[in-house]
Amino acid sequence: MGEKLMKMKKDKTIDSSSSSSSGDEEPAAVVAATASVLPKVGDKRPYCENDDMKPSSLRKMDLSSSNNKVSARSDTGRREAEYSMASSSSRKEQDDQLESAKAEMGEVREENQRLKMYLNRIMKDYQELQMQFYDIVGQDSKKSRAAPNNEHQQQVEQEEKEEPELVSLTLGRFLTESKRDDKGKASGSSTHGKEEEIRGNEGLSLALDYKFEASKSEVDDEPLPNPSPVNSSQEPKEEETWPLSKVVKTTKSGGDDEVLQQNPAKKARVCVRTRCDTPTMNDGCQWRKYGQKIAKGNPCPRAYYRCTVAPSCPVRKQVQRCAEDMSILITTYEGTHNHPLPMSATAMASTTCAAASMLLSGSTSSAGPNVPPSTSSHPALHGLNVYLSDNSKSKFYLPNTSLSSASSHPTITLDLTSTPSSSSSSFPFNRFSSAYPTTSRYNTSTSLSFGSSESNTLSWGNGLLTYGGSTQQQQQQPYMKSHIGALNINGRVPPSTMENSIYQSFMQKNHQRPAQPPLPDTIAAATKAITTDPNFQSALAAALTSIIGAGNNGGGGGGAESLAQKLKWGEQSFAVNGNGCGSSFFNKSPSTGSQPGSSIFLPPTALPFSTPKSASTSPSDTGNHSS
DNA sequence: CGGATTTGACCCGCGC
DNA sequence: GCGCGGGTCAAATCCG
Repeated sequence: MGEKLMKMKKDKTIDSSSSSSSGDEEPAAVVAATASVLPKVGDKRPYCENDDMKPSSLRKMDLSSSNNKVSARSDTGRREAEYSMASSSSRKEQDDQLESAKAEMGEVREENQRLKMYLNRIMKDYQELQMQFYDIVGQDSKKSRAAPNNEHQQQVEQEEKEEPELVSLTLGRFLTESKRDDKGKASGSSTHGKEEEIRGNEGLSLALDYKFEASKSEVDDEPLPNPSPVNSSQEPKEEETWPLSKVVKTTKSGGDDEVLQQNPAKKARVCVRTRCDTPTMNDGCQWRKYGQKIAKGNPCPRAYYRCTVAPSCPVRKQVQRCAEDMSILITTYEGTHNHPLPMSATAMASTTCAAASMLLSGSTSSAGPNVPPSTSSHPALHGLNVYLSDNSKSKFYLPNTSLSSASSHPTITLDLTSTPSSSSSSFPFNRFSSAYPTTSRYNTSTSLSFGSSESNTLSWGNGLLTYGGSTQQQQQQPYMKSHIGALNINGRVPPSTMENSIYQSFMQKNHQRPAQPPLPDTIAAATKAITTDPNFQSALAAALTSIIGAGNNGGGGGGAESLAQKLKWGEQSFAVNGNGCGSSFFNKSPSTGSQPGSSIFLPPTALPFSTPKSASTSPSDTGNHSS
């Protein structure tokens, strides 16, 4: 099917775009990579699927028939004349059809070319913007460097050079500043200045971490602790962030010891609160339960799971029902997958990864003492209630995060159980959110086929990465709504999706099509966001990340080829890290090109949240209900 | 029968 | 040092 799809895509790249101006009535349309979706799309777009198929089939017929004629003609001239006279009318008709088919194909090709051009321009624009942004950030960081260690400086600079596109880095940097100031005042020494510098790049740490994982895991298959830096130069940072001497002790020594891996530093944890009827949240990963305990203060037992996708994967999660509201499932993730993730697991991985990066970067704290954590502007978490609960130092500890009360782990909580904060209104694409009723958002009883072939759209709504195939689905899972359809790897760009997408903004901005009335507000907002809001880049990063995944999923053939090539540089990090962290998307500069080791597939397939049907994931957690 | 789950024991960190 | 609680281990058990 994939091949078939790729074939189709090649031809369809065009028609999807050509029709993009006429199909606004199909909101969530689907980008996708699946044949099952295509007919649906085609139905609504007369110029697409069905009509598009016509020409080729017609041509086939015509060609065969004309061949016959040729052979007939070669028999005898008389016969030929006879034949010609007898079938002249039908032949003419067929010729006409052939001509029209050819013409149509030509148009399609042109359209294809145009689309490719658009895509190229978009990519160029995006890269330029990133470069500009990075220049600014780079200058800023250089200024802020106080007597740095040469070695360190070199390393940091090198890292910056190598990863000029690191969105999360800049994010963290920006958002960490106030925190850094505090720390700088507290410490004051040059040594701390250095650490400060590192801290300044904390936003980076995640991606750097990934990068290291990428290279490292190629050498050995060691499990690597999550968002916490692997790079030894970054460890002091962690130590400073969470002054736990023992932690550093364990993480520093070579790392060839499994125990060290299993006993990593007080790693950042990402706690996800969702309303979920199922024992565990379906995050796409495979988990093995290795323990269960009654935690103090909660009658519901806490279950401990270990990732079993790879034997050495250090990732663990804890699952527990909320004491106050049993319908709320609290899932706490710890660690980073050191293996390629199943496609279905990337969504949650992206979200948690972004959260972890935010936590590590201290962006939440940077909001200021008067700003509630929920207003965090981290794009990946935008619209979520985010609680930072590092007990040791967090300014924003919120007691309502039940899991974090006794933990010395810095924990960030993504509260997906409440309405996204109004602050999301500032998000350039937040207009999506209004399209989805909040009343049905947690209807988990309706099983969503996020892993199915139909769910190939991903986009940003409320800043949350979402996978979903149809409007209905997205209505049911509004906390993960997005329409990645925008940048459709398949080359099929559902109109409405286009309009709602990030890329749509780009498209509109750069190449307004006459047939597609631009939305000035949207364009303005998008443009403004692109040029002024660094957060946007992270959002874009995550979106693109997911898009790439979609592309990989679909096989990335045909019309998607150019895109796949252009985006290829983002694959490696996913392939190795598997965590699907949006920030890692920018670990590779476009120039690095394809990495031989890339093997992933980061397709938006599954939504993390309860999908009982979904096979892969967490085994039934009977204990959670047995309280 | 093999893999997953259960569950009591054990280890470790932390606070007193 | 002791107790408490969180987290993990591993033998026993369950299940397909």
